[in-house]
Amino acid sequence: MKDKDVKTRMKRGFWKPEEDLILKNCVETHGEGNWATISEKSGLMRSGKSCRLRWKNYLRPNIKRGMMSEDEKDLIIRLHKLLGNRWSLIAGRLPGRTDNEVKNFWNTHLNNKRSCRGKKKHVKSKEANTQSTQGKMQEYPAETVSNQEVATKTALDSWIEEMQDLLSPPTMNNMPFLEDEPFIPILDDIVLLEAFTSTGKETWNEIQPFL
DNA sequence: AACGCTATCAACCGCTCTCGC
DNA sequence: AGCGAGAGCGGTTGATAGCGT
Repeated sequence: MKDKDVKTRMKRGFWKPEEDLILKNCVETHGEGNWATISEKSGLMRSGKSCRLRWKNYLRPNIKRGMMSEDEKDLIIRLHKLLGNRWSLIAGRLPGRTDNEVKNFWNTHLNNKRSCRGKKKHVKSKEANTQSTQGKMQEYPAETVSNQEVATKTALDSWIEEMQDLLSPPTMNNMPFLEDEPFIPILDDIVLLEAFTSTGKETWNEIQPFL
């Protein structure tokens, strides 16, 4: 059968609870990753891609749903500053959050380009609202931030600054590939950093000797 | 109440990457 | 080394809930 035929026969659109249940059972039986097999054996008439997406974003254990906390928002903003649109990497630093969720959150809450989408004309009272939401990306209005949050942000700010310094040491200036992929060499360092901070080493001076 | 518009988010599409042959 | 298949990723679309007029 031609690929096109297979494609057109595949079911699309929103998943029903019973489909979720079937998919969950199939993943338990065949293992996560064998999406072609799961697609075929489940009888759901869903593509492997569709099964994978549904599992990864909604059915996987330990998925966290609902509103992003202030800390999560803050982390997304800062990691985006560091990593760009590397949604899977950013999501990897947010336990229970998926790349799709992070991406959607960024596009709807934090990305000011998003507001230009569509055929907009009428910009009325909602504009102020929209702009205040977009403003989160740029700054933190003092009146909405507690002392504890300020302390956290300050610590994160210095962490980010330290990481950014790492991106441009003089010895790296002659490495052209870093202009396109400036973060790759330090991704493992980020992982290490998280490991250290989880064991109580929280300041840059404590961590730096190990890097 | 009805309509129009916006915001949100689940899902799809197409491209790239990885791996086995 | 080259090719094909499958998996993964980021960008985009489309449905719809909710709000304002």
